Amino acid sequence: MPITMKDIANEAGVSVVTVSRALNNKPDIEENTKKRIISIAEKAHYRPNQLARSFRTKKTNTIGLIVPDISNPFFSRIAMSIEIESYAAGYNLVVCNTNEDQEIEIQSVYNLIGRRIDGLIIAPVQNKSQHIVEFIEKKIPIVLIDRCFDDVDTNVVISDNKDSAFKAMTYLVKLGHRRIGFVSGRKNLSTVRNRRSGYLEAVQKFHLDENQNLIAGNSFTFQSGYEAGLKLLSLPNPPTALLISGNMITIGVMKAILERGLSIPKDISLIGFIDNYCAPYLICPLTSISHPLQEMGKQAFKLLLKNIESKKTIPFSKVIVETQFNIRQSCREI
Amino acid sequence: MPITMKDIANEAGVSVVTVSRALNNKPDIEENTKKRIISIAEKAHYRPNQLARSFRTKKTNTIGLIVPDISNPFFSRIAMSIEIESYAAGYNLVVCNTNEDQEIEIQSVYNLIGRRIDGLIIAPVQNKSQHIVEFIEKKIPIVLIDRCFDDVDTNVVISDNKDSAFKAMTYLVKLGHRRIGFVSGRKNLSTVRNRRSGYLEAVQKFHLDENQNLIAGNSFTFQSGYEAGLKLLSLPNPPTALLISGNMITIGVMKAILERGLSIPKDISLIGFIDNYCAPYLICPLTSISHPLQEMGKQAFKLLLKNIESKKTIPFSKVIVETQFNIRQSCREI
DNA sequence: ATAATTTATACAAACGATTGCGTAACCGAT
DNA sequence: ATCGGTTACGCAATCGTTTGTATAAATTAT
Repeated sequence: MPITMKDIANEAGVSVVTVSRALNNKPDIEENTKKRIISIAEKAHYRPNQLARSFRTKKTNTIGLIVPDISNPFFSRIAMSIEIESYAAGYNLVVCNTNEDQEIEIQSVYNLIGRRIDGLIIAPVQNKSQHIVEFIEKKIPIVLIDRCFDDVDTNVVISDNKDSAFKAMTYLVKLGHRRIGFVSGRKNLSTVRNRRSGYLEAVQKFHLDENQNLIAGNSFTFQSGYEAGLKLLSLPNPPTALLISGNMITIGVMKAILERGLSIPKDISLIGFIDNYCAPYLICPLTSISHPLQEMGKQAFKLLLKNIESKKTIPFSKVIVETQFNIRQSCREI
Repeated sequence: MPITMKDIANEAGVSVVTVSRALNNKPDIEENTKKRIISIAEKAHYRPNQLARSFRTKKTNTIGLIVPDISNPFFSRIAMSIEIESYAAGYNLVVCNTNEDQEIEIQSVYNLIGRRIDGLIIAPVQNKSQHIVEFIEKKIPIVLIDRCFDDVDTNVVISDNKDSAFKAMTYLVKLGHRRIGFVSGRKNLSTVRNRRSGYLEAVQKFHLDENQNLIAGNSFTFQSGYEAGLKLLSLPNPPTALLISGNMITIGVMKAILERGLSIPKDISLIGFIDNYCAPYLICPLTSISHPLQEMGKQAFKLLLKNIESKKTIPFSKVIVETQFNIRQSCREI
């Protein structure tokens, strides 16, 4: 059995209250007593039972992080940033991986509520939002990251997906491309919807080739990118350029292109929404749209902490971070 | 204030004990009472206070995961695997990022002890081991992953670093290379020591060029790989091939090579210990040694769970997983 | 009909910390 | 010598749940 305050108290010949005072820098205790108790506690490798403490104080100093895929560099770098911030602030991080599965997300949210986390940062799956609403109603601080709901008002840290997609399209149009494909991630995500909307706006504005078949894909997996790539390349009149909405799928598309014996950017130009330290070192260094991931994590945690520490509920914030457009070598003039 | 069992009990006109029985599928309760209570609890969105429960039962259903860098694909994929396994087994995962900082690791371990986690999986920084020993002495289940101590006996899941390095060297030697450089990660890590030892064994056995300057680098960062690459390339008699001991540093070395205007494998051959889904799609598809990361995470968790669930302490296990040697295009015959 | 057994429930203690309140001992001032 | 104030501590309640034991009611056996 672990050592408790009682053990320390017995050893020191004082009450547990005095031990508590000594260990928590509370007033009403003599300096010598305090030193003696601290010394005894250290010698005994006493580790305060945080469960008991949290239970009593109703403060766990733990926050939850729910993401779809912690192995995706996009989320793992956000996670790292959040972990670093939270460590510095004295918080622990419980990480849940949903694998884009709505049921797992719901269970995770309920589970974290049960664990009485002080706050939650979540990149939601975005089929249902009822569990998120319940969270908000319980007045537990929450910050949505990367993905947000149209119909749920709360704190969010997102990026300018629509603008960045539009800018990327403008760049391609300037290079002379008129038939541009869009490789989509899962369609009901706010990020994907916004990128698609930027894509479509450009198609309209620049009077580009408009064709439902130029849009492919509905998931963020490598395999899905590969299949979408094959589909687009097999079109009777294939696109001369692609805008690709995600990390893994970009590499999947590359696989398809290489398998067909085509080369980038000679046969097809590519712009990817990709956050990976390898992007500049790929077969063809990729022109890409990347996110300030560290910044996003930092902002999300700061916002969450502000909400946790505030006594009264504060108005929701919406933080929009700017993506970066990195011109490399995967787009050519035609 | 959250709803408690007491609230449910009042509503149902029973005692909290009966509520507890109903909600935990315990015997000694009438079917109708049970259904009534469950229905009331659901309607009220009752979420059992896990703190109170854990506090009482001394079981948190939480495990700790301490890694140096959660944004490194090597660890993020292990983390994902562990998270998936632990979710399936009803456990939560508290993730701590040490950034290879020994002090942070020590504080994290003490913190997790305080939180009364049921077990710990850790890829240690490996300067000190005293805190790990304290953990083991407290008889809390622990599994070291990827990195192990010579002088601390406990559960480990590691890979065959020495053999795989030796095999890679053999491959290079067969291609005719005699002057092979080794780009090292941090030297006091068991993984790096073992890879280096495989490297040196090959140097001895095949009577290769032996020169202290052929070994460079002492950290896992991109920057460190870049600098080590520059250093090796600047040698009066530079190596014709490199064995690179890590994810980020491999890309760092590539940057150095490209910056010098050299090409792979024409001017220099490369084999990297790299776990990244991009490896096949790099400027030169990399011949690499990769780890069965999912398997490692799975094995680590299974081992941990076995220890957690066992009533008596069980003997320590040592799991050695096999790395994979992926021949691609970054090595040429000379 | 009575005793023995089973069933369904409640009571109360316990887990380990924190916190409001009470108090003995000591202090200096009158 | 008495008083008011301060200092340094302890007492006891409390947080929400689980669990061993007690008990009233219902059922079965004799």
